[in-house]
Amino acid sequence: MGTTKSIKFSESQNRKAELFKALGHPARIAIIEFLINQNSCVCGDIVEELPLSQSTISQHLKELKSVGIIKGEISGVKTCYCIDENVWAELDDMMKVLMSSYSLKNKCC
Amino acid sequence: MGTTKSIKFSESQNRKAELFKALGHPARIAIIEFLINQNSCVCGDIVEELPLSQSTISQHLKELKSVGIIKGEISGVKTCYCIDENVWAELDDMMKVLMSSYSLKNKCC
DNA sequence: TTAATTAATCGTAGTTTTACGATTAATTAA
DNA sequence: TTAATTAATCGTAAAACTACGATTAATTAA
Repeated sequence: MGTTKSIKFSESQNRKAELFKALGHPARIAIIEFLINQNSCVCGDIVEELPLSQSTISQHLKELKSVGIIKGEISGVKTCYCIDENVWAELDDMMKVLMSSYSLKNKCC
Repeated sequence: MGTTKSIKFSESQNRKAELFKALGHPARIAIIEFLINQNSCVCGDIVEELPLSQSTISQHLKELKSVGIIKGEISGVKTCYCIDENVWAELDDMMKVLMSSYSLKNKCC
């Protein structure tokens, strides 16, 4: 009600949300798991594997790339996608901090 | 085209995506951080703290609750929200498994 | 009882997401 | 050069998300 709120969303909160959001779709989880578990990082192989069209998968790849979780490298007529180790480490750290900041003493119901 | 794809999104992939998606908004990150860092779990205090209307925050709380991350308990005229320790543990475990399944040997670009 | 407080829900407008087929651009092969 | 392959982009329809004010329901206080 017209009262000035004491916080705005911080950069850190926005970054966390952005990373989580990028992971918030089963197709993108499937892409990440594919990149981790398969030997391939070729775009066409991902398209082959997932039950979605090429253009849709391309869109999902773009979204993962835009937040930095994966990076792509054109190699001839094909494109290779890999997890970005630095952003992966950022995500790992972010989760560790978030997870460990909760303790059962916060529990009130 | 018309080829049967070899995987569908698994339950596990859908659950991961659902949890990440719920965390994929700065307001919901702010809510979680509030519940962790403040002594309060009262709905009204969250509304007081965030730069969004009461109805919008109620919507965000509902979304976090629907995937199980938080739980609510009505106490008189107020409602108390807390992180659900079991789902928090599920999330923690999920992240540990996902994070550790990646190693630099996956790196190809 | 009546009034006040709290939070959920309703209705809705505007935006974003997701999906697809079609097209385009770039590279490689014939 | 021409044809084939690969993946990005365009255009678009349908669905989901986000935000808000208004209303409702439930409880507590007067």
